[in-house]
Amino acid sequence: MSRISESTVRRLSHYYRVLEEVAAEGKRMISSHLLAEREGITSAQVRKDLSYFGSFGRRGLGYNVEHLRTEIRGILGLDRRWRVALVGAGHIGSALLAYRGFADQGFDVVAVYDADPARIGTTVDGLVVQPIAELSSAGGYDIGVIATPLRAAQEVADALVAAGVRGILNFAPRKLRIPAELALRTVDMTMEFESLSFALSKPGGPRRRRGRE
Amino acid sequence: MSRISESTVRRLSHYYRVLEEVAAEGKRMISSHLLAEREGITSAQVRKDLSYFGSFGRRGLGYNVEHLRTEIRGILGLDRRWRVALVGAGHIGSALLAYRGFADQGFDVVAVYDADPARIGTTVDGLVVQPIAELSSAGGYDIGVIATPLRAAQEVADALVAAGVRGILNFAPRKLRIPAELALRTVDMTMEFESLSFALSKPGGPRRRRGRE
DNA sequence: ACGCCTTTGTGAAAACATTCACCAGCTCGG
DNA sequence: CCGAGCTGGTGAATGTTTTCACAAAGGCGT
Repeated sequence: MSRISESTVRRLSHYYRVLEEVAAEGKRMISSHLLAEREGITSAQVRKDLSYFGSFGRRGLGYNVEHLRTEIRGILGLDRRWRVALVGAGHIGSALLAYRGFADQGFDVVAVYDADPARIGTTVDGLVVQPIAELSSAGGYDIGVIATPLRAAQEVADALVAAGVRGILNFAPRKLRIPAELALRTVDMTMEFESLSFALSKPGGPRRRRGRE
Repeated sequence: MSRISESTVRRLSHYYRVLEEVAAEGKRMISSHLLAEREGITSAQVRKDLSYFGSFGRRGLGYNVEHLRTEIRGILGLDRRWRVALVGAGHIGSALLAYRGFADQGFDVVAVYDADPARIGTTVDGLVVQPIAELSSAGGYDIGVIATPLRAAQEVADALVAAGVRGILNFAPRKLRIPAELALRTVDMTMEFESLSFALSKPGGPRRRRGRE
């Protein structure tokens, strides 16, 4: 197994979601063609993506929904639970906490930190907000989520690294500097808006393209 | 000018952000190398991205910060204002409204809709929440933002299309079907978590790759 | 004016990702 | 058992994006 592209991983997430739907509909098998149709991609892409990890289908039949779901769950690492520390109990942080979908996928937010003295000690969604200085490796966190204002982001990232997280999900619109052995994903909503703005500004209007969408 | 890739547009957003910082620091000129350094990409990438739109630099000197900023603003369509309709006044919707950064870039949320009768008529960040049935082309919206629960997303998308928006920003983790002449961007936080999970599960730990990050 | 240093813009090459096209394996009906 | 009809896996071809590498252009000191 050489190197898996980020695009492939993102599509696996999508397949996983589709498989949940399909399972709920009571289907036992699904073909790469049907799986692709729901995503607006080609069936060859689906088969190629899956082939990086093994042979999960049966020729003439397609993929067993339950089996493929289990396989993808394993590939994505969703067959275990992840301890998540959330930093920033503002609007975005609260929204994340309130969304139960993450816990369903194995992501347990087990601690919340904030810099604002007014928020420390308050309870958000069952968790007591702690000062950022309390952040330490004692928490045993796998993943840190940065939902702070822009100016605090790098500092918080450093603190999370020091606390031993292995991955960071960053909602601040800034490039963070962290050691290469950590994983970093950034969700930049401003960028999404600007990407839309660009698409709408172009003469002739938007045309669907092949990138992530 | 052939076709601009989504990656290039996303990087332009980044450059724009960096230019703001650099301008605030009082610098007049910046080289592609310096611009690249802050993003963790190569200087050739920066020059190539910009070259799709023109020649904005001066050999031996680099780019004039103010000038390049103005150019990128024009390219991204940030030199005008966009009327945005927000659907869903829950956690994510409120978080978006509270974040003033969007208005700064020209995105004005001018109306809020929700399906929940309990929320209709309440005021969120100065806007009165209206029932989704009121959504119509009379609003003159350019962009619609979907911040509803998953199950309502497609229905809301249809309503936004009917109301004449030209672009949709979707926060629901589902593929939406909309006419090809509209632009669609999806922010799927579950996918970001899963992508992290995958990276952390791989034997040998994560290694920085060339994709988006 | 000249040489030296810096930096852009850009073809060409390399790396990477997607699609094509076809073989192989499976079911089903007869 | 055989043929028809699907469907997965995969090497090869195609398409796209990134990186390389270098000519051209500008500033500066002398």
